[in-house]
Amino acid sequence: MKIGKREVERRIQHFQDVCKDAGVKLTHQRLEIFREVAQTGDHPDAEKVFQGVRKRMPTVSLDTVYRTLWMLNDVGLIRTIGASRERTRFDANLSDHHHFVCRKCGKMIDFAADSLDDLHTPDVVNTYGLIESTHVEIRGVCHKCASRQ
Amino acid sequence: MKIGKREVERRIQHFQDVCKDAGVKLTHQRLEIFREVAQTGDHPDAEKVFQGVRKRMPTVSLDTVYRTLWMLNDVGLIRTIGASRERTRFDANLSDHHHFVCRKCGKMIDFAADSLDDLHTPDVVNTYGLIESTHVEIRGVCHKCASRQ
DNA sequence: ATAAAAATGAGAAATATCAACATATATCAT
DNA sequence: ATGATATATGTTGATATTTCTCATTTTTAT
Repeated sequence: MKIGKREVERRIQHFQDVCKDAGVKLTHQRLEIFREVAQTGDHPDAEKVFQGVRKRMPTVSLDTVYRTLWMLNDVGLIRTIGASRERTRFDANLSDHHHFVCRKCGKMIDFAADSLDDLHTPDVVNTYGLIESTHVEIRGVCHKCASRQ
Repeated sequence: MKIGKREVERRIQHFQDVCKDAGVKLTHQRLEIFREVAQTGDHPDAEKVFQGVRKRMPTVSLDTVYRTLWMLNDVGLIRTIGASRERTRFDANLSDHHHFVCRKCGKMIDFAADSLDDLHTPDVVNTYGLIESTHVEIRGVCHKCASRQ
């Protein structure tokens, strides 16, 4: 999936505004790294982003890609998929429960909610595979991180 | 959060049944590793599980912990939180969309679904932090992995 | 244009995860 | 219970991923 040119421009404009507000400097590297993520419909990992940016900016370093991606995550311009800044974690509780995840520190809190337990899954998902479980992930910033601003 | 003794026993019984069905051998190590995950309400990583099991079984190896956790995941006794068997991935699409994730290969498919876009979030979650987004993660086994049985 | 603050690149280091193989153990048929 | 067989374990080493340090460069505000 590729994102339309118009939409990419819109995202980049937004990116520039947010950088200014957050007081982070607008460098070539950051712009190109953000562009790379913004124009992809996929969910690239750092290495993939690095490869893409490198074509247009051969001197960029992998470390800058990492730093920039986490910075973009911190200011809320992109988000991570899955465990944030942590290693793989395991859970033996297979019954219905849901998660609140802090975007800053990765802290995860379980909660139960009957209203979220029996969601209607769209038919199209059945064409992807056999469904085993459904759960809701709520993302945001935990109080501790919010107050440490 | 600690899990009740009764519930842990129930999970272990289930573990033994599933191992038998799946034709995997029931070893001390596996039992202790499963017990460790089953009695924790947290979402431990492999290292954490290793530390816990080690207290009761000092000779266990970290690698066995890894192998066992993935085995337990493969037979569906536990699940991973977040990206399965992959590196951190990033997404610039902050608008509403949801994910189907294959438990075996980690493949992730985006889908849109109006019916899932405006879920009612329980009040308790507001006490955890500031909510920014909500999305649904549907887990299962993709067709490719299912047919490769 | 200049100074101050922040970002970058390069390479090294730390961390996490996985693989190979020789040895040990569980399971199953007897 | 016993022994054969397939599978699991521990050890060690390799690989992959992510972060750190610091000298240099770039951006931003003046």
